[in-house]
Amino acid sequence: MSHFKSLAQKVINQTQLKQFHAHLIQNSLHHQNYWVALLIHLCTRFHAPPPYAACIFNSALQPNVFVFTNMLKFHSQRGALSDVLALFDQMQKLDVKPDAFVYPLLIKSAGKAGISFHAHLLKMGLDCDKYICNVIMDFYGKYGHIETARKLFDEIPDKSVADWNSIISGYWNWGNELEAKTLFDLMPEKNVITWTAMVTGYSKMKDLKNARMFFDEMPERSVVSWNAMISGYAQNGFTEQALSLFSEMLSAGIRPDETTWVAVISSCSSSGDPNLAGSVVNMVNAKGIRLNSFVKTALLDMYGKCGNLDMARKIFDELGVYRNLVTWNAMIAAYTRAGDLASARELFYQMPEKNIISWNSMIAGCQQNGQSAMAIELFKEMLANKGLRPDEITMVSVISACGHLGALELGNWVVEFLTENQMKLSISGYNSLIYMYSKCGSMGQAKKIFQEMGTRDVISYNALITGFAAYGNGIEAVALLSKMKQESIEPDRITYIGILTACSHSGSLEEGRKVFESTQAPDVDHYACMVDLYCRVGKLDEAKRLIDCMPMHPHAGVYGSLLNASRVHKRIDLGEFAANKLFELEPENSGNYVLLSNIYASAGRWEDVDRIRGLMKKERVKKTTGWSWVEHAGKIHRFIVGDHSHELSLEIYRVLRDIKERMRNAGYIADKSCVLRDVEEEEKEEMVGTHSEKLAVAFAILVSEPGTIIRVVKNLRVCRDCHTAFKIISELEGREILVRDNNRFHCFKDGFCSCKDHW
DNA sequence: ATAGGGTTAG
Repeated sequence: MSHFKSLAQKVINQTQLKQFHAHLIQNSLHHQNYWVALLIHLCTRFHAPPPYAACIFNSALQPNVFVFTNMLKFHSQRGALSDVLALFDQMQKLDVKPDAFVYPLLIKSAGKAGISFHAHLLKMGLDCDKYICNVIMDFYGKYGHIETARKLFDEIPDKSVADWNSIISGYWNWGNELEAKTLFDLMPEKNVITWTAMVTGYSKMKDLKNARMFFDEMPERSVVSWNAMISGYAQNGFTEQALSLFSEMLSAGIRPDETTWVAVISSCSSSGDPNLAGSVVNMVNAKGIRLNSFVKTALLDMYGKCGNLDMARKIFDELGVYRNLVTWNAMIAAYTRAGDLASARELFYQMPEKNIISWNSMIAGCQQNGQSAMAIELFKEMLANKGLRPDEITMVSVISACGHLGALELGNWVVEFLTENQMKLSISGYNSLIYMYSKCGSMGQAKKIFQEMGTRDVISYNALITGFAAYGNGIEAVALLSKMKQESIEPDRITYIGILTACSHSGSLEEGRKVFESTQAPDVDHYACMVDLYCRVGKLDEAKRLIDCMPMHPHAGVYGSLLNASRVHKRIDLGEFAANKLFELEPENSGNYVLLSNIYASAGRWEDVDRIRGLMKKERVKKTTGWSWVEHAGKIHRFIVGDHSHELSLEIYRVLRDIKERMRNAGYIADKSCVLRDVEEEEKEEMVGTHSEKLAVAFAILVSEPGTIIRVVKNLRVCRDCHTAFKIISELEGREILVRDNNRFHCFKDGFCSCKDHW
């Protein structure tokens, strides 16, 4: 007997557990309740697979209350409520009387699923037991009503330290700092658990100062106390403090456990530093630490955040049945972060259950990878899925998706949804609204949200400034720059890009030059804005001079501005210079070849036009596909050049023919048919077909109410041809047409366009 | 036996 007992004590992992089990079978001891209970206890400690534990359980001939209790513990630790309840059922059927040891387990497991055993226990007269009473109170503090917990607490005649600790944790759970602190001060005797609960409580309130104060003042510390403080730092983004406290812990001679490693690993993940991650992995390997599923999931996440998808997936596959919801979510996030939406979606639809984080990861993942329409589809799918409510994080992604698509209708619906569901927004929520309205060209609404906000940050300002910049409203943008300085919010590089873009779009040379000179350490994008500004006001030689003295390598955007301006001002020399640079930097971009060829064409240099065309063929330049889209009745309708695939295609072309006819009648010369390119004309002039933005506008004319603003988004630059067409259409139709391209708005009204581009 | 620490989404 004592021989086996000492063997049992030496078991430290699953392999040794199996050896010990085999040893018992050899000696035919594996039917005895004592050993069965002990084996199940070891299964719990070493996270053995449930079928293995069940097999041990079933070898008991007549399981007694100890066997049942340990098996309940096993299932309870796994959080398998249905198994816990089934076992409790079996227990009653076999007439094994549950004792006071069983109930706390039941209450805890059921509590997580929101089931209360209180009534049942009252009936059994067990509510007087001090342990059961404590667990019931704890249950109410965690999952039910803290007031009920308090009532029970007040009725306890001689309160134990555990009772005090339960009620204090309960208050922290509900964020009631005041009551938690009051009870802490009233407590006659405190132990290490009380102090640790205070550290965790303050950490959860993001009050790391007080958390650390309690940590420093506690009379004794356990490994749990250290973990609480390190995790507190880790969860609030204080990576350095977490790691330095960890090394302090090591110097204090405290042995880190798995939870310590989870906190340390997650700290390194948020830093995203592969070197730091590597050194942690080395440490973990060197110490030969047993890795439970929490540690493995934390490692998975760390690899995902450092861009090592293969290692992340390897851990995911190895975890097998030990994967939980968090593991799945971490893996999905790793894929979306790497831009692999296909793999992310595959896992998303495979996972056994989803929570709000799963949905948010997927929705935000789509949005960040340019799949805004898919993000919105997923959001609708989520709403159809009863039982899960979106939260602010969901809404921020969806609102941003609306902004990206210019889907104002949908955006307004989302805002209504927020009010109806009484969802409170934080700064980032408001910021996403400003971004959305700015991207939809509703600067009035964007400004209104901005003004309604109690506190604003640099992102709020940037969103609004970028909006005004796209609109070409330099005055408002520059005014916001001084306003933010008044509010002592420090502008960042994005702010300056916005201001310079606004100056460029509004042609404010002097203002822009002043802003550029005041920019601290301007980077390549700031130079690009300034070059663009010189180009737009026609000072091409100054633009070239600025390019020549840039302290860094110019990117394609810089030469792009110059090339475009060279075409407008018919400067062959600068056009050739810019185009040659661009052919090196982005040889696949067809637009550059077309622009240069147009410059030659306008100068009548036809042999050069042919040369460029030949170059395009030789370089096998792909045509850049530009999409245009327009929102109608909650749907996004997409068009590509020469598109005939839309269900209303015939009517769309009829609208265009109709407009063309009216143009002729109104005396416009429909040269090259700026509204419609017929199939015959396409063939004749080697054209691909009618521009996508014209199709989108025609669709909008067809389906929307007369007099309403037409909003179209184009993912490339709006060309001169369309520009002319939309001016005329706005006059003929008596409608406002708002086209958003790459980075700016063209607002057509009564035959004019708001933007000051020269063509 | 009851009370304290853990991984995921913006």
